[in-house]
Amino acid sequence: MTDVFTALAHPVRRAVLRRLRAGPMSAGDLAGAFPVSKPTMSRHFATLKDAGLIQAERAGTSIRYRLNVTVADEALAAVMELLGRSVTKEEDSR
Amino acid sequence: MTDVFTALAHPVRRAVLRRLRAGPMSAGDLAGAFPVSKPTMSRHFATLKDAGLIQAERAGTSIRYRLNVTVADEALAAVMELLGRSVTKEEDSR
DNA sequence: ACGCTAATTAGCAAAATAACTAATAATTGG
DNA sequence: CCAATTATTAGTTATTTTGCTAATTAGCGT
Repeated sequence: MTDVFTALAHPVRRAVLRRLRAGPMSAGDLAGAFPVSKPTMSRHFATLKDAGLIQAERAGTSIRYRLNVTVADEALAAVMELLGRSVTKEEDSR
Repeated sequence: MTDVFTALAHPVRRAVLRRLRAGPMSAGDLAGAFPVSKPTMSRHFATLKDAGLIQAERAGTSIRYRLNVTVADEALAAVMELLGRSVTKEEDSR
């Protein structure tokens, strides 16, 4: 189980998360958007998945990744607490 | 300029930030709170300082570190945006 | 200036991370 | 079943990170 913070430490992985905010995306399409090899991207996906930040789902021959909103929420809460903000559970986004 | 996310990736550095939320603290006292050598702690401080997350101020023979609230805010905003929250500038902590 | 305390920098070894190419698994279509 | 496509795992290499001990710098009090 990779640490969420470790997963957030790499710029490519953060960019993947930003892409996935717009909706699920296949591993191939996602990989095509970055100037690194597919195996390298595959490992980045594994790190993100291991941290629980994304979820994988097979769709035919390809695999779709989606942002795991639950863990993303927890990660955000962790950072807020770390940096000294109170985490108000209600009226989240306003 | 070390990346803020890189600085957040190590558990000891995160613990240092949590401690500093309570107020400034000397390098020595801070180092004494963790089971690693002082030189190692000194490097962690340098990483945090390099990322702009903490500030150093000499106080006689010792050095006091304090949380840099400004950058901490920016870091939090970055994470919020990364994970898909809108960053509302007003009514910050409520 | 000298000694004492506090902290950092130097220098080194071990471990983790990131990247590549080549090889392997999974699935669909003919 | 075979071939094509998609993605991952294997295996290797280079770089970065972490942590130690030893040495150095900085300030204070005498």
